[in-house]
Amino acid sequence: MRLVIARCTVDYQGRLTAHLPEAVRLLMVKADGCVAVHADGGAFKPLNWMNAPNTLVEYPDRWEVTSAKGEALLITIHEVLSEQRYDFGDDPGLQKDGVEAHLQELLAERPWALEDGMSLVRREYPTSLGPVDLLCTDSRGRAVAVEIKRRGEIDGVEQLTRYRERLDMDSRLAPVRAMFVAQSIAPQARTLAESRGVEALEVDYDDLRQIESSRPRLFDLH
Amino acid sequence: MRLVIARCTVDYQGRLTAHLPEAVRLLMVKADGCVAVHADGGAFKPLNWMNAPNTLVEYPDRWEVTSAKGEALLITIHEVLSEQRYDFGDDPGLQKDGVEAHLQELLAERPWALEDGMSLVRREYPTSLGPVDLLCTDSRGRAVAVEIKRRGEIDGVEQLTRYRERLDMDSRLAPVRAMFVAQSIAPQARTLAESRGVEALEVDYDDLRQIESSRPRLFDLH
DNA sequence: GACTCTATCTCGGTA
DNA sequence: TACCGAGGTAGAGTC
Repeated sequence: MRLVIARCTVDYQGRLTAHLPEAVRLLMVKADGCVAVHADGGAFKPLNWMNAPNTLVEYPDRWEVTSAKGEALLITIHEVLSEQRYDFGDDPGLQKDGVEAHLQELLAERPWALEDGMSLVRREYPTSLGPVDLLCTDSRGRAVAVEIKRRGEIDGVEQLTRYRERLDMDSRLAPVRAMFVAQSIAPQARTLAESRGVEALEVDYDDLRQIESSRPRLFDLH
Repeated sequence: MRLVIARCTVDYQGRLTAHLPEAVRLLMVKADGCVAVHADGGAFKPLNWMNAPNTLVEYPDRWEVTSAKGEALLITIHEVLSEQRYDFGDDPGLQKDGVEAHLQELLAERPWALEDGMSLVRREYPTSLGPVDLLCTDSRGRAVAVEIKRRGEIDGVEQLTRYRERLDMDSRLAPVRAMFVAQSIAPQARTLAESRGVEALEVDYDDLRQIESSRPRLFDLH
């Protein structure tokens, strides 16, 4: 990690064209070679950056960072105010919990939590417009397309409607039920779901974990 | 700007739950109060962060950053390796060029680039669901709703479909044609467009600039 | 404040 | 590699 504080001017040409007038900024060069130009505000996003892999060529008065894709970042350095290097070593990386994937996993193992008698056909069931999160069958053997979101918004209902449309083209599945499942469902999404004949269901993440899984463990390790 | 290099452990609880095992990282605190935890790699995005406004309380062995929305970032500091503060002063901000707005501008001045005989009614034509990028009329006088993207994906087709639905409610405009225009259009977006009766058109930014504008200049400055 | 939409989106998974 | 979807999306603009 290399941290340089400098009065600089920055120009980027690549996916767009951007210019930064002269000011004091932080130049951050990470071990993987990526370069970021930070102002002292405006949240965590840098003003300008160049991802790895790239080539950084340093001159006394400027840095030229170029990538194979034809992007170029030119940092004109008017004055260096501070410079620092540090070796961090490897980072063990971020562990996340509570995202959509976990919710999908929980429901795939407990389809009866959605409705009595529900059973799983397949996770990520493919259609020509993308995969349905879960394809299930209800107690009467009717196909049910399930779309899972952390937060249920209008986009998700649109997505599920598209999938149902495609699945209904398959005579072995039609007519397909559609079930929109989320930890919380926005009022607008609920309204749209209703008008589309899509069932909307809120589930609680912690409650779900209490419900018996289809793969019970002898020793429930915590 | 405050830059601290420290061996630390990080826990975030809020929109999700995340944990970072002990390692050396950069802690960046900006003048607006936002806090970011950077590893020495992985592009410009921090591993963890907390946006302003928030409250940072420092103890000898840990930082507690909390927000009004109930998010909490706990940074346990095992060892401080370096600390630095610097006052940057104001930043004049970024100037951008070549984003979607420019593509829209180019097409608004050259609607015939979309189709022979096309003419512009209005940019950002309002509907109750948001503005349509361009409303045009074709050579037969039929209304055409145009949605412009840099990259055409499935969401954009949905967006345009919603607008057309609204515009079709206006008897002076109906039936409205829908035209999805982008520098590149994803296969799935094309599939959806087709099934929705939406025309899909790829345009080249540089070619467009070559086409005569409706506001020709006497002196074409470069 | 709520809603909408863009983004050099980033990032991860998958065919 | 390209494509596709999620994101603690963030951030800007509008109403």
